Amino acid sequence: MYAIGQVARATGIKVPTIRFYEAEGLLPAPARSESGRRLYADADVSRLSFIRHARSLGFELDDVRSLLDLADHPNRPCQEADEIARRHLTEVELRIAQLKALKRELTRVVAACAGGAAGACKVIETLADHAQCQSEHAPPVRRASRKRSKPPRRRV
Amino acid sequence: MYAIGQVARATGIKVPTIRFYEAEGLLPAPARSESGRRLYADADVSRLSFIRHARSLGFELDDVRSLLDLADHPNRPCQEADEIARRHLTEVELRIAQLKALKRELTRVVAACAGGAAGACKVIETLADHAQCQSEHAPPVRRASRKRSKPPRRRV
DNA sequence: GCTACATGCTCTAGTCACTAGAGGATCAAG
DNA sequence: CTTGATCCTCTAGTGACTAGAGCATGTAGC
Repeated sequence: MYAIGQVARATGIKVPTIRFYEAEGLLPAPARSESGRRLYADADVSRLSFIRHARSLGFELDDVRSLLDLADHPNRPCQEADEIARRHLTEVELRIAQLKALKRELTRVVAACAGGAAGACKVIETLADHAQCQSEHAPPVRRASRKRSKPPRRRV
Repeated sequence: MYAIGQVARATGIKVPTIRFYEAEGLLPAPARSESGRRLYADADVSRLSFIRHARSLGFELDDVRSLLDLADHPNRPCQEADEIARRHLTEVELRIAQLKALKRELTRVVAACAGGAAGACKVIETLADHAQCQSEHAPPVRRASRKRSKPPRRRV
């Protein structure tokens, strides 16, 4: 059995984040020592590694939740996992395309700067006049609002 | 003079967002009608368009603040604007590179799915075992924490 | 046993850039 | 005079954590 700090070092997930995942219901509440400290088993470490890996691939916590659920039920068809991954891939591709458009526009803006006073600055000027843009650029990162209910944080 | 709804339609910025920008100090507090409604001048509309354009190029509000400040002082050297834009461009390029690595890994994961049960699912399996990855992938979007003080919201 | 210091606990609040909604006042058109 | 749109302020919610307060417990060296 490992203390939370050991698990944090083993998985690369910070201590408060591990507690956060527990509160979110991604990780079962672990055993406790007599004094109330969390005690983790190897399965918990594996589960946290899974979460970290999925997060590092950019999956949102709701997706991670679903993927964990599938990993917990090996008999279920893996279609859902496949769909989640494909959908995510599509989003990543879209985001890349948006950022490339953004990069083109920014490159143009930056290249136009001759280094004079702000009054004659092409950067400022371009921002003031959208009509100068060659293309529509990408909106800022905006996450879709989640309507999905998530389990209320347990405060026990 | 325009009502806030007219300005919203003219700029494409939603009404609550305009009020939010005012509270953030990006937009000066406008004149008010006798009944207390906001009344905007053409300069306000231009300023909001500037903000929207900068935001659509992915600049953060603190950057927008600085850029507006420069636009307000045309004598100042435009070096700062140039630096902000270049820094932002670098960040965008980095993000693109990260997302491309992510896309490669996700494509590999998705291609491996043969459509069986979750227990044999390559998607799940890959997530459980980071060692299967060909490369390190991108971390999720994480904004740098801002230490910069921002003017307190005025509640007048 | 004593003293540091690390580590653990819970809880609250902050991040960013908005968005949603409550609960009420005012305006313009018919 | 009514209806519906628009406006006002204020609070709270979003995602995925992070920071910190204030306190309890564990461990290593003396």
